[in-house]
Amino acid sequence: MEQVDWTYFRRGLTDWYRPDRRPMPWKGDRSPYRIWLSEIILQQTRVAQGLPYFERFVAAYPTVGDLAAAPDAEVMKLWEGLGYYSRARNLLKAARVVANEHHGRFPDTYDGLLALPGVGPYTAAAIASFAFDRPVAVLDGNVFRILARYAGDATPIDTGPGRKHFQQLVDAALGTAPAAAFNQAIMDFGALVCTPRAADCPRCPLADHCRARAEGWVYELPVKGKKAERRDRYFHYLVVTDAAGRFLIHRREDRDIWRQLYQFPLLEAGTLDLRPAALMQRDDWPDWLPAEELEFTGRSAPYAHQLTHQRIGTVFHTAHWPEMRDVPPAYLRIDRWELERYALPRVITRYLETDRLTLDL
DNA sequence: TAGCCGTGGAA
DNA sequence: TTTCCAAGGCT
Repeated sequence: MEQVDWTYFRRGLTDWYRPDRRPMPWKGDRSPYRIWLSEIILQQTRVAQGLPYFERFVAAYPTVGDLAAAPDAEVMKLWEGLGYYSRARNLLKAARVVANEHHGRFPDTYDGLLALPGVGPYTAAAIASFAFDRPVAVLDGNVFRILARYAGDATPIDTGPGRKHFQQLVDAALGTAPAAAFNQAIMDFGALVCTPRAADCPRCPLADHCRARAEGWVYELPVKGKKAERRDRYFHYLVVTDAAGRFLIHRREDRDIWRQLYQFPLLEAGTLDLRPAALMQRDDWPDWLPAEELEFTGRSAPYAHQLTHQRIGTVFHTAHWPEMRDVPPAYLRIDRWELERYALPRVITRYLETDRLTLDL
């Protein structure tokens, strides 16, 4: 088998690239803070989904020092709805490291950046090249796909050795080219031409040397192993209000989804088909919640919430507890309008927005 | 290392 | 309806 022609690859990509093909507010920006912020927001996230969040964060926190000084809950609220909330927690941690341990300046090397919480190999390479012109190539989902196809390489991308292999390929592809432009070009190319499902091979400048194209493997590449099993879970939220119409919420702290987000009292069961009478008899019914003082008033239609590896069916049971007392300190009693100030999982904000048809009790 | 962590859009 | 997956990182 003949050698892969990286010179052709590099030139084709460079000639194809035009910054304005895919305009983004942070493109061409040299500010490490804004580049870092955009890269964290865009991890596993589409540009269209992340863009409004970027605008809001920059407006709320113009500098890394502003962000570092922000309260945790405020940052979580601003991140609400974007998912992968560990990114928000690490964002704040990293901002405080930069502000307090680096005098407000971002590290200007790959290794220095890599040491920040939430900054992995991809993000470190992105910031190092875009902000500091360091000669490092990014390896993201686009790069895996493009290289696997161009080289006709069926090495699985989701293993340690696989990542190492593709890192070597992208290093060879970059060569001594200017890294910032190369990295921007290869990611734009992956988003606009060499796309996962409908690649624009007829207009691809690399098609003549693309092995996947020649061998009819475009959509078999890249190769991924193990597809995750999906787990089904069933959540029953107790939407309890007192005589003044105040709600009971608490913050999730477990090693589970939605850590540091707020929710109503929750019972997790093996089915969605449970009435209040059945819920009250369960072992995990909160002992501080006196069933005899509660008046259940409604049950929402089920909400289906799809996560990457979990499917969560959710029902909201509304109940009155006129004289709330002896509530554990972890629980807050808040007015309806105050609810807006807390970061909530999407399934709960959807419930609050739609409050869909109530089923029979 | 493998499993886990959200959400929304497209097909 | 289901599946895939999008500028990944942590444990």
